[in-house]
Amino acid sequence: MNGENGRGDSQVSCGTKGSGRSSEDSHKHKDKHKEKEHRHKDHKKDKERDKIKHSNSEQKEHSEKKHRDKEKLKHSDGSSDKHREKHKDKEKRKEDRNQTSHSDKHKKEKENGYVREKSPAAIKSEPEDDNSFYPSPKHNKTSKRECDDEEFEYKPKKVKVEHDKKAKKRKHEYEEDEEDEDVKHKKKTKDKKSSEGKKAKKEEEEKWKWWEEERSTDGSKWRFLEHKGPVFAPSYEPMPDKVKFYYDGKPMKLSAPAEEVATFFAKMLDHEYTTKDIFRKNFFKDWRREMTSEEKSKITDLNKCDFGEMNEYFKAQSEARKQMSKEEKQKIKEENERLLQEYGFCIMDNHKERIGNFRIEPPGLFRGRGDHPKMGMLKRRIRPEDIIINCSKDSKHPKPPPGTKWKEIRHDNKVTWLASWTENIQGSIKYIMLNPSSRIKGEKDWQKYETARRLKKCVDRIRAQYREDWKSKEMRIRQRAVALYFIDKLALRAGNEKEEGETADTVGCCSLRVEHIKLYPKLDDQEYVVEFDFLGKDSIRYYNKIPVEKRVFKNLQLFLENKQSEDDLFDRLNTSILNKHLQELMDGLTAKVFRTYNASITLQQQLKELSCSDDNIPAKILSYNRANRAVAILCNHQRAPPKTFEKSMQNLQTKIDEKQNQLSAARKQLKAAKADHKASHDEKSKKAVELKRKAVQRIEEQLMKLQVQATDREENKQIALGTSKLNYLDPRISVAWCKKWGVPIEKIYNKTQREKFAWAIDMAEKDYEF
DNA sequence: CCCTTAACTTAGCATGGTGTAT
DNA sequence: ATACACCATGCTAAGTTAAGGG
Repeated sequence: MNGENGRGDSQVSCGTKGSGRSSEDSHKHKDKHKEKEHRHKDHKKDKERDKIKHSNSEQKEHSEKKHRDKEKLKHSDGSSDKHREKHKDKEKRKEDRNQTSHSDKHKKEKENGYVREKSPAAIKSEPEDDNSFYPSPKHNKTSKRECDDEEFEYKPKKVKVEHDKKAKKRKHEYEEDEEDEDVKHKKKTKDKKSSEGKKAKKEEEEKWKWWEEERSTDGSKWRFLEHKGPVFAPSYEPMPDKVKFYYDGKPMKLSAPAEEVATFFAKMLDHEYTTKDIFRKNFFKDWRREMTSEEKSKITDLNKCDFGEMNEYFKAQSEARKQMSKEEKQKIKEENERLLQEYGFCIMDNHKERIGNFRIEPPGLFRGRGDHPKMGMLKRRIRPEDIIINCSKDSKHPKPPPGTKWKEIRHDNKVTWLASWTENIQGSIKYIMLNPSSRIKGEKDWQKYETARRLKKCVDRIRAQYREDWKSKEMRIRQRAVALYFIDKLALRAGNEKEEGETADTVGCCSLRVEHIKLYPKLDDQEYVVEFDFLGKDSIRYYNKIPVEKRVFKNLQLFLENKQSEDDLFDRLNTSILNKHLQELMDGLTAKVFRTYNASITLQQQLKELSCSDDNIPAKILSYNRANRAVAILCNHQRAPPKTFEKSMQNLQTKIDEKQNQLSAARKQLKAAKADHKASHDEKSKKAVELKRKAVQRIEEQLMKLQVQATDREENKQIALGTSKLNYLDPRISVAWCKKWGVPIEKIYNKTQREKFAWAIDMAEKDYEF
């Protein structure tokens, strides 16, 4: 069923990253990413690619007719100033009108293909309502449209029962919450009896199936919210006097504020960050700001600063921490647990929910990723006065630490955060929000996958359209169409514009520059190859060579005309334009939905392809990991090879060799036993043969397991599976797969992941189709 | 509009606890 | 019991997107 919608995996083969420096010249920022370099090992990748590569066939190109209107498409002049071009677009709007016949057609398609006709069935058009996918018993009972079942996997009976139970429970809890909270808390933490009660309640909470409840439709995120506020970073503890800081070779006692900032630097001394010019410059500037005027006049050169002793001190400290006795460690653990119990949860709409990050980020030196212009700047300490608290009016408001106040307390139930503050490096806002296992996050996650599944239903239509748009007379339409093709085929990110000089220079699809692609009319045995080489999110390099359709290729050539290498490839496109267009194609469609969709559909396809019924469990898991890996490659989820990789690989190999020896020994014994049996034909020897046979079998299995493990690890060397598992793969696919093949879910999801995906684990059956 | 910003998701890395082998 | 590898977890940076305001 999904087959026709998938794209024959062509995208899977594309995520390969190439080797190191070859294409570096095209990189403005080449030298700055040394630390990432080691990732770009390719023979490994080639192997990987071969494994999951499939016919990379594009549909046959129709012979491209010469477009007579090429003139129109030409860049007006050498300029690539986006804004100027944009004005031209405005002028062109008249032309757009011509296009309306075009877009009208699309609208109609839209109605037929996906947006159901509203009038006939008198059913509220669900896809237009974002909340529509939530099970609504009424609907499902009366309206039996295919899509309902498909979208909801709805099991009316079960839900009904649960609902009733739920209702009772909710009432119960509600009554409980009516009690004086204060009294309750005290009671619970004090005596044992009530702590049991607490446990019971907790268990109840853990079973809460929010996914079987209806969701609010008015845009509010909650009705009641109570929490204790954030936990602040521990205050600064001055250095012992014996630990000295030296300036120009002479010991110097620093004022507390200056000393604190100095310790941040001292702690990082053996990180290569501290050798970078920008880092040092930024640090020094910010550090001086914390100094007394006296210090400021003395300390004028960072190179004359010696943080060595401080650095040693911290190393000793962490060593001491490791050496702590069990009891001490236990004590710390308990303290952490207490903090978690007190501050790690909130009450949201009658349920106790886990908070994601209840600790405020401690001060320190900012470490951006990649080549960040602000690296080394001081991330200042956050005080209560910086914090905005969000909670219910009728809740017990969190108390600020004695002698302080909050910046503000607000009661905004249109947002999900409990507290926020503005960070001083980028001026962006940081939030305290709930854990992924919470209702509020889970619903959103579920919704994300439902949107992706809706895309599945209309992706053919959308693809047909962008292919059509490659021929448009309008430059902006063509650019949009080619960009969308990349986003779809290569799972590129949208690519917002970024303020230059404020962040690392990274790009996504819409912000690709001329320097990031190379065109090869012919490369080896392939035609129309595009080579991508750019730094994406987190300054992770994306390197890929892929053959594209001729028309795309020609368009790219056109886009490149008269441009400099630092000019935008899609000078008439940005994420806002693209997303507006996507919104018109499907309700809720944005660029990132393609990533979710393609990731999930790829997993499903790969699982189908790779799973083999007579595999044992480890082999099945290997298949799963391979499917997962295909997605990670598609999404370019890389990691630095683990530091201990080589060594642990060696260890594993040793184990394998040992096993092999064991095996041949066991085989010999088996042979001997057989011979023995042949000679004597007695019961005893027969039993011995059986015994030996079993032993051989067991060892074979163990060997197999080890080999599988080795393969898996090798293939995973620089690929991170976690990100896609956590963010892109509809968990119901995995759950269904586990059920189908009898693989315990614990083999696929760890505890945290099971908590996050509880909804999927509960609702997906073995026949679930994404 | 067009730009800014709030809100929320996605991302890789450090680290420290845990489980396993010795 | 100890050492060590591994993995879960926390952390926080860096994206995307929609909405709001000038």
